[in-house]
Amino acid sequence: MEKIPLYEQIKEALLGRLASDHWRPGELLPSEPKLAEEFDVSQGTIRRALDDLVSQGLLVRHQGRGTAVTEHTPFGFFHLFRGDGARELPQSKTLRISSNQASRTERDSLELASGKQVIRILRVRYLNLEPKIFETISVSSDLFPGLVKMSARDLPNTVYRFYEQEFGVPIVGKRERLRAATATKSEARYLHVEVGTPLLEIECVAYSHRTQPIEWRISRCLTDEHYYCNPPESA
Amino acid sequence: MEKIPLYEQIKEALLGRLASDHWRPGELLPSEPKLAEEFDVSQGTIRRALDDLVSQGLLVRHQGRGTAVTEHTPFGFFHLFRGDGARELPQSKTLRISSNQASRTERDSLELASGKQVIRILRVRYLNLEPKIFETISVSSDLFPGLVKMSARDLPNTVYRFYEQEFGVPIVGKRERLRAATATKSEARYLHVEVGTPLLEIECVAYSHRTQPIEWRISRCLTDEHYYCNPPESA
DNA sequence: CAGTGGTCTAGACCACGGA
DNA sequence: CCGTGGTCTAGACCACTGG
Repeated sequence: MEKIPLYEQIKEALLGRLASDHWRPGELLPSEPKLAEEFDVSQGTIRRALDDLVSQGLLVRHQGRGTAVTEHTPFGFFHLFRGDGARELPQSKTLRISSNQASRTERDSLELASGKQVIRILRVRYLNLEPKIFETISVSSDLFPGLVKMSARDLPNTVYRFYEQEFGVPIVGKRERLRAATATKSEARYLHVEVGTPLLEIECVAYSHRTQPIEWRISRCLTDEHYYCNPPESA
Repeated sequence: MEKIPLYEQIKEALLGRLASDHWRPGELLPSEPKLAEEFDVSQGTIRRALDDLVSQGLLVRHQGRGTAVTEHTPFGFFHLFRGDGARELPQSKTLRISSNQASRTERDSLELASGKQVIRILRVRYLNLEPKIFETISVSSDLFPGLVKMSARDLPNTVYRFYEQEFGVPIVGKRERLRAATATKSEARYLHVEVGTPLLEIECVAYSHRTQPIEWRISRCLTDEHYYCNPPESA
C-alpha cells in the first residue's frame, strides 16, 4: 500500500485542473481558506501544496491579492543573454512548416509510438536584427491539429504562449542539452557566416504538466555576441 | 526600519556557522527541538529555516537520523554527461600552477581590488581516458595561501572538496555562461584534435555562502561524445 | 526503545491590496 | 474596510533510524 501525503494528493488534484485549463493563466485561484474547505484539510496543508507548485513555477502568490496561475513571459525560458548581461527578445522568421513521419530521435524525445506523424517548423531567429539562431522544432501532429496548415507568416514570435492559447497545451518545464557544433552550409547561409563557424547547439525537450514531453527543439546559435546562462541572470 | 522574519534571521545565523566551519560536511546539526530552544522560537520556525537551506542544497535531511551538512560529491557540480546519459568522473592532469597579477576579467569575476594577486591553475581533464577538457582556474591568492607552492602532482582530481578541507572555503553555488568556440593551437595539441575543432566553452564563477565569488574557471570541452545538461540528469 | 524528521491541525497576529 | 497571503505558535500523531 502506498501512503501518499495529503498535500501530494492536493497537488495532484490542482495539477489536473491546471492541465485541463480549469483556470486560465493569470487567473486567481480560490483563496486558501476556500481550498481548505473544499478539500477538507487545514489551511496549512493547502499552503504546503501551493508552495510546492509555486516553487515549480506554476503558480505565483501576491500578498493581499491571491494566488494566480503563472503567465509565462516570452523571457521565462529564453536563456541567451547579450555579452553585457542584458536580455533581448528574439524576432523569428519561420521558413517552413511541414508534416512528416516521426524520426527515431523524435519518437524517443516526444515518447511517440512508431509511425506517428510530427509537425516540423524551421525558423531563423534574430537578436538585435541580426540572424543568430537556426532552429528546428518538432511537435506531435496529434496534439496540434491544424498547425501544419498554418501559414509560416502567422506563426507568432514565441510559440509557448501560442501552444497554450490555441491548443490548450501549457509548457511548464524543459530539459536542455548543449554541445558545440559548426555551421552547415545552409546554416551558414541563413546566419550570414562561413561554413564551419562554431555554433552552440541547444537540444531542448519542453514538457507540460506531469512531465509529458510536448516539443523537441534544436537551436543552433551564434555566440559571438551572446552566451547561454545557467542559472538565468536575475535581472 | 527593516522587518526581517525570524526564519530569515535564523537562516542567516546558521549560514554564518556553516561558513565558519562550525559544523563539518556530513556532520549532524542539533535536532529541531534543540535549535528551537536555542533560538527561542517554535519548532515550525526552525523547520522553515532548515527547509530553505535544504532547498539551497546546503543541508540534507534524513528522517529518523537528523539534519546534516551537505557533503558535495564530485558529481554535484559536474554537468557533462555521456551521450547515453551516464555520468562519468573526469580524471585531471594539472599542467601548471602559477601566481600572477589579476587581470581585469579576473578582478571583475572574483570581485578583487586592483593590484591583487591570483593563482592560476592549468589542467587537462580526461573522460574515459581521453582528453576532453582544457581548463584554466583562477582563485584569489589571499584566500588560498600556500596553494601556489604546491606541486601540480599533488593537486587532487576535484578541487572543491580540496578547497573546503585544506583552506576552509566551501563552494555552494555557481553561475555558468556557455559559448561555442574553436580549439586554439595549444588546446588542439592537448586535446588531440585539429585547430578549429568546435569546443563548448563554460565560464564558471563558483561561490561560497552569501554569494562571495571564490573561483573563476574556463573549461573548454570537446562535446563529440558528451553534452552539457540543464537541469542535471536525475540519475 | 527513544529520538529524529515528516505530516497535519487550529489557531493567532501581521502586512498588503483593492474596493 | 475586508479578504488575501505571510509569519509564527503549540501541539498531535506517524515513519524512520539507530542502538
